[in-house]
Amino acid sequence: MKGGGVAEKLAAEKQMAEKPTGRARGIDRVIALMEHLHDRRAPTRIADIARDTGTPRSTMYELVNTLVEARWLELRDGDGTVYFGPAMHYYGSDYLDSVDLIRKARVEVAHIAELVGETAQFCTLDGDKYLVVLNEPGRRMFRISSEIGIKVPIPWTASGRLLVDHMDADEIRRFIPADDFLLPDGRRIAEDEFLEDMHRARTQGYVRTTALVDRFTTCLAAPVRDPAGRCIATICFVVPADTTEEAQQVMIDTLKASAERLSPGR
Amino acid sequence: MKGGGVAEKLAAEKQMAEKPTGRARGIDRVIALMEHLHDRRAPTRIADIARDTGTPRSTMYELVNTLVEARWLELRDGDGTVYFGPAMHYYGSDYLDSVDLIRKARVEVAHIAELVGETAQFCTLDGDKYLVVLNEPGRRMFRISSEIGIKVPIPWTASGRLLVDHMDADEIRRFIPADDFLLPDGRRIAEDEFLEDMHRARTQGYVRTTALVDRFTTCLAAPVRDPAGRCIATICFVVPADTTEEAQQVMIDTLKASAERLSPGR
DNA sequence: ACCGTTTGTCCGAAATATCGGACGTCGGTC
DNA sequence: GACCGACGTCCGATATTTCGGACAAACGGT
Repeated sequence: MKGGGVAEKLAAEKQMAEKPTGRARGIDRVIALMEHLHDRRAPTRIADIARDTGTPRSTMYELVNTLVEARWLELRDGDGTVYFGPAMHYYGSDYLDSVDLIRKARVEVAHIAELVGETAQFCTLDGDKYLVVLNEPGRRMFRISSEIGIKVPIPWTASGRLLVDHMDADEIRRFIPADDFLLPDGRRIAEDEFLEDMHRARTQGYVRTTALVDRFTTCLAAPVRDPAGRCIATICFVVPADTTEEAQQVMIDTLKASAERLSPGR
Repeated sequence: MKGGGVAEKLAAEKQMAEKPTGRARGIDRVIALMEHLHDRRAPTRIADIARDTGTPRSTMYELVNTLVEARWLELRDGDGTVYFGPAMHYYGSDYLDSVDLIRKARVEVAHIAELVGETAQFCTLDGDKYLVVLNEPGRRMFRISSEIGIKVPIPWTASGRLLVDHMDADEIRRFIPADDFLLPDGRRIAEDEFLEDMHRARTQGYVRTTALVDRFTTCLAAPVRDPAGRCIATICFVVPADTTEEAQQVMIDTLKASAERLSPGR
């Protein structure tokens, strides 16, 4: 995977920008380490992490030992790789339970995923990127690995069209980086097409996209709105593109009902 | 809450044991901070965390700022309290997805919780304590807060009777601290009673306990076994004690089927 | 069996992160 | 309006942690 190269470059830049000297605090090293594991999304050898984050090898070994002891990390497979440990799960669960909307969304997402049997998600914005917060795989396990916490350009997603629907054309142009309209396969999404999607979505109360980031996938999304009517999150299904129109209509109704229940102050 | 006093004492002891001097690495301070938040399980003021973990105030402010920037922590309520941030959720999800058994268990737990409408859990041992790894609240939201990652004495739980069922009486006496047979309300569980529960559980393939840690709660649990037949985890329901015997039988069958599907190598 | 590569540990030096304490603010109380 | 306690920031000194490099062991390809 060539992603490592990008991460490496970024880490090097960051290091340059923040600290002219190579020396850094342990805690900053640890943060870089965890972010790197999250980007790679796979057990990784300690020496590789050290290289890719620009951390001295001896320092990385020292830190990893400390973190393994605290169960923040786990040694995997006996082949010298490390990955996240159970403590992260405990702390993450505490976070989920502490945020009212997310706690409610968990119930909804689990419910509709089970009901319909397809993968359901709960998504928000993080800065100018789209983010999956909750992911409940459907029965068919259509997409295997979760993409929780991975930032994605807004135009690549159905939900993105809802999450910015309080902005006018100008605001959106300023808000979304121009490059984000470029799909992974090289196609470019026309801005007025995006705006049109957005307006239709607002009147219809849901949005559907097909073959956007993935040729065989359709996304259906409904908006969770705050009392002022602003879309603060979405709940959505990720389904095969050849799903019947009838089935999709059922899903849309399901999503609308769930989104309504999640919208605060109603 | 008097829990703070205990935590404080423990932190002080740990500090004494490890470092005669008050000085410590940032990473160790951070670990103590996160563990403290997990124990308290509530947004906490920075000064309180500093006091309870034995960390100098100025150091704690410095660290919290760093962690907030990394989204490991979040400032809450505008009243100067901090709690876990979204990054913990992302890393925790990566952990769940990386462990085969847990990934499968998530599907099962979600499925049976939805099917039956009651709270379902997936549990293991951590050292000589019982631990809830997954918790899916049922429709009635019987118990509100999750107890994920909280260690509980083995004898207090239904699952505990399964998780040690490969040991003989002597091994168990050595393994489980004597104090752990003392329930929160002061009653003591007789050892032979515990052993009897355990044997009955093994022949029946499930275990039921009522009013153990909580007067109005019944727990139903079934064992997940490795190819050697050893119980490596349990899947269970937490239900009101007045649930009809008929309904409980349905749940037991559900649990057994799920546990069987989760047992590796079949 | 040989040799180049990688892994994990250890050590001393010195750059620096932690610490203690002082300081200004803010809010509530008498 | 004066007092008190808590909050958050800032600063200089020094105890400590990071870092680089050396080393032995394990690995793996030829």
